[in-house]
Amino acid sequence: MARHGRRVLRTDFFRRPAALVARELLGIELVRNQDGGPTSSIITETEAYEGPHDLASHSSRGRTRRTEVMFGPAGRFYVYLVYGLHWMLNVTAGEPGDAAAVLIRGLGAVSGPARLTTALGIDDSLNGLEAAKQNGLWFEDRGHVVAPRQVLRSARIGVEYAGPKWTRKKLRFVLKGSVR
DNA sequence: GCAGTGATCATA
DNA sequence: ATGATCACTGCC
Repeated sequence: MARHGRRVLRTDFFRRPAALVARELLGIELVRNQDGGPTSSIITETEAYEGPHDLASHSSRGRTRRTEVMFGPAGRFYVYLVYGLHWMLNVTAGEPGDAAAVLIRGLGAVSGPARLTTALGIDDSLNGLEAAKQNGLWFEDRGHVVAPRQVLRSARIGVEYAGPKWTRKKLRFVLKGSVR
């Protein structure tokens, strides 16, 4: 493999615990290919959502039409609308049935999960698609090394409904220097 | 601090 | 059919 090549992340990358996938997605390029050609940005913020035991995770509310993708194989986009306004981009993690996913919350200059999907033109037409298949949206490892001291861990945003235990869990990962 | 916004899901 | 909820943003 080329040291500075474009390595498209394969499904195996995602078939690991969500917190690990969330950590390792920092520094990875998110590539969007639309009519105007491909653009890419570095991932600077993520959050892990674990399986049904994680009360902040959609999968804790059971298997429904919306959460069906979470219960399936890893490495699929899970895209849903929140507050009737904002698309959220996730990628599924773990083994089938783990029902875990990672929310992509920040990209280079773009801060905020809804502003990110708006900027990239992401909606539910991508829901359920395999990231590794490069269906207009995928992840690439370009060899950008993120050292442990560059990573800030904190509580997840906007999940107070899950109660103190799951609200306080440090499942948010931020690339230092990307947040003001 | 909180309004806007509408799909989703539980309840009936 | 109805009502509560909501992994956010932007404005006050």
